[in-house]
Amino acid sequence: MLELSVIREKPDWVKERLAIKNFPHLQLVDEIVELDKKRRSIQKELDDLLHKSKSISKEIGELYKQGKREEAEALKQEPKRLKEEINKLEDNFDAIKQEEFDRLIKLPNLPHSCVPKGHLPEDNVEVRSGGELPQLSGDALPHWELGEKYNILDMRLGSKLTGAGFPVFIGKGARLQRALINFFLDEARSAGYTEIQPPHLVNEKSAFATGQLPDKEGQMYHIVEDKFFLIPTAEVPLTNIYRDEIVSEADFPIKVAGYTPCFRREAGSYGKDVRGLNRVHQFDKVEIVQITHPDHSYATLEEMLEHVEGLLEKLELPYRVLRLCGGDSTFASALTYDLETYSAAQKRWLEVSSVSNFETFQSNRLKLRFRDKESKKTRLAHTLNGSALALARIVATLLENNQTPEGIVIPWALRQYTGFEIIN
RNA sequence: GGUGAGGUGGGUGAGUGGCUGAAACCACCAGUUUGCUAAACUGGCGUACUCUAACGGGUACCGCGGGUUCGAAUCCCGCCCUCACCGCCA
Repeated sequence: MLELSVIREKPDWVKERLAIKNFPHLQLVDEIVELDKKRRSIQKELDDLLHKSKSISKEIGELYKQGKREEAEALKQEPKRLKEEINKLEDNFDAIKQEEFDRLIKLPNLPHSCVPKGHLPEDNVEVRSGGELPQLSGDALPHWELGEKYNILDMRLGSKLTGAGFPVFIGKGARLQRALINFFLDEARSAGYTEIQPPHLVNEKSAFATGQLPDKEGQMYHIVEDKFFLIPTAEVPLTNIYRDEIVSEADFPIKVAGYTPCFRREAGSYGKDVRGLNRVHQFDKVEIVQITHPDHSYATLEEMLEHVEGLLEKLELPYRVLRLCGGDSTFASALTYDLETYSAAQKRWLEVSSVSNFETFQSNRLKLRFRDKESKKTRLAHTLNGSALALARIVATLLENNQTPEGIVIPWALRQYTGFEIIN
């Protein structure tokens, strides 16, 4: 959620920035400015009335104490009359506040100044790349066929148990998953993150605070009976740990990491994009989250990006780093880097990580603040997160790129975790 | 799931209708004292919205939401959560 003060002070600039994200409803900004003005004038009026009513009540109390019953009784009429006025004004105030809020939550975050305009994946900027694209022979198999061939991945079984898009990993496939999770968690710990095991279901407040609600409601699985949501990413519980907190500046940077399965409905996806592990309803992911001082968040973003790149290098996977254009970056982020690996049998890039700085967009909803040393006032902290890494697609790339006539070769860094060197 | 007790500021905890945005203590911050540290003493110390050029005001908030009343932390209703015991149970 954007900060009201920014909209109030620089509405034109806000609109300019929103245009880069191709946000079509720029009139919302003007409407908010108007509503805000109205809201504040009503609040002044309301506060004055409340003040009047309150002081009369105090007076009545005084009179009773002095034994002046009749005078007290006589005074009771005035606050009673004021109350009607106050109630009306309050209704009005609440309605306007609600209208303002409804508009405010529709505005996406403002993109950072380096975010390119655009709305197509082609408009994303390749920042750098790493690793060598593997040369596979013509009869190289896509990962879903490899999964079947070596009996390590069964999509059809998942359909039987649950539905399409719920993979089942078997034998060395399952062990590979577990190895990757452990590897990623160990790497995160070495990088200074505290490991957390959060709940996999969250309540509405949490889903709202990180921006999943109301924007992406349709993308989450919903437990209707208890009003819980299955998490689409560990970002939600990990960041919400700090909801309604005023942290100490000395605690920065706060670094937490956690492994969770992620559940996504992926409504509207179809075709070859969703084959095998390319797009599934449940996948495993290790997420890293940092909470920092606003002055340092962009340095932190680079640090997190480097961490994820390091993982891909250790896994010997070819990758590229994209700076997302305005139209392609998410609702809540100010700047996002996507990392993609090249899946050589499919001959396509797969997104395996997304590293974002949300600046104060999430913390404003979270009410996550810190006390500024100099001004002694509370300020919103910056939140960041990144996948480090998302498993399903990593596995897809790994299987495809490392296939040999003898079997699928496990990268060196993973062997101490898998306990085997080859899947055959 | 059942029954009972309870939810007050960073912490402990007082407060059953007005003088309570909230005692006291602890923690914390600033200062005095001190060779240093400690102790002692003095002062300060919630959040949000809002008015003001500023000084300084106003309003709301005692788990959340409603109600009664001139007036609610305090009374009433609903919900949430915590603890204890019982039941069930990986």
